[in-house]
Amino acid sequence: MSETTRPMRRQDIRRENEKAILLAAEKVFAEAGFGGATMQLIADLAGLPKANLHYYFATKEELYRSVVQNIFEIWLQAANCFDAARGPVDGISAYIDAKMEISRRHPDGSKVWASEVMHGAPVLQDYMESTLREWTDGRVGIISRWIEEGKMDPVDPRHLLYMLWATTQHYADFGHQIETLNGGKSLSDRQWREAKENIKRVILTGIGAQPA
Amino acid sequence: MSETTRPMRRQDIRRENEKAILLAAEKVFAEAGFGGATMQLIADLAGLPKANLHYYFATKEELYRSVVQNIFEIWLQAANCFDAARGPVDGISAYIDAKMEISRRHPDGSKVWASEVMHGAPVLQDYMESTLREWTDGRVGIISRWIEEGKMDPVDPRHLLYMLWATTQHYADFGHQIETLNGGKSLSDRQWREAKENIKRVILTGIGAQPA
DNA sequence: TTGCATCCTGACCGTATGGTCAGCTTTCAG
DNA sequence: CTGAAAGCTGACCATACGGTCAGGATGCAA
Repeated sequence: MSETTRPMRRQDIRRENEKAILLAAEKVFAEAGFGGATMQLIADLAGLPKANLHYYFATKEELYRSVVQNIFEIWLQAANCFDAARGPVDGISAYIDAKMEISRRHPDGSKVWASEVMHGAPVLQDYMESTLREWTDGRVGIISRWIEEGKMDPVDPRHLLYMLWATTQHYADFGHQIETLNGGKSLSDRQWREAKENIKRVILTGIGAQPA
Repeated sequence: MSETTRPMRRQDIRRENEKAILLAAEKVFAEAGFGGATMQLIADLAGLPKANLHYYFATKEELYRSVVQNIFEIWLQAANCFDAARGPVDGISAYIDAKMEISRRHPDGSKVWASEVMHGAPVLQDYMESTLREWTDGRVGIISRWIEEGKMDPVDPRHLLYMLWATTQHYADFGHQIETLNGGKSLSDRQWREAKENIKRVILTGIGAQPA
């Protein structure tokens, strides 16, 4: 089976194990929350003995912190879509696409992030007060300029951002509810596309930035 | 201090203690999640010895279930706003107002609900498959009729509902993030009003149901 | 007043969990 | 080839947690 040659250099071992642990941890933290997650469960899912987890991540908190920071990185990457854009139609469309893709591809990460924020961001508080705040202020500036330039209606930029975050993140965090209401089946490719289109259309129309 | 006459009839005792416990539990479950919450913490917050909690609620699961069901009741009540409405402007406006009021007045409840759904709705699964599904199907019907009658653009009713849930719930679940971005202060009356107005305006405009 | 049901609680218990550690195996530079 | 560093792990520990229970206090109907 997987008993092919396994020389494996030290570096590779470290990288692969950390990756496996982080992936397992993300899933378990997402499903059970920080308090409900156990190192044993994560270890089992990662296919490693529990003691080995503590070799790579000294404490549960440290492991959790790594998971959360990973998500934050992904989150920030998607945020760049805004910058390259010439106007609200391009920028917001791209941002919605990117965030919906995250909701679809990294639902566990999204849930961990949501959980972290809901519990008062014990780990990410400093990031939120620095990186997130700066990013937000920057985008508020961009949106304000679009408004000044008459490219969209005068909508409060912050509430618009919250709306974008909320609507896109919802498909990950409340994915179970959506699935249940979808007859117990996860959304198809087509349904995901429709979701994106609907969100884009309603919001872009709603802020007076006609898509066509 | 509170050592005024305390005859307290049995009925009252029971009612008041259950109320205090449920309130404390809601807060602790919201802040720490099910797994992170401890009966001791809830007991302390409710001002009762831990053993007394188990007199009223046999297990942690039972207490949690009660909390979650309470939220669901409130949630369903707000849902009625839809029925009395003549068209999308009235209906959706009222619904947004109601749900934003819940986010503001019961943030803990909202968080517990979100947490429950995020973790796969272990307690509420049956409710979601019956009550919630029925409610949703009903509202989908109403919205579809509005579309047929030309009162709004042809937007997928389900995705519209998700959008309403997402945007309003966001102000509770991600309240901490919003506060942080608001300079660490909770939203003022005015800001809450602006939030509501923004959401209503964008969505109602976005679906082609002009507010004026 | 009496008897009983309800209410209350300190002390206790079994278990699960995060974390430790001594000692093993494997990689790899020199 | 060799030794040291990195990687690995079964067995173990202390603690915290959910839950129990015997027995005391209190409201209340008769």
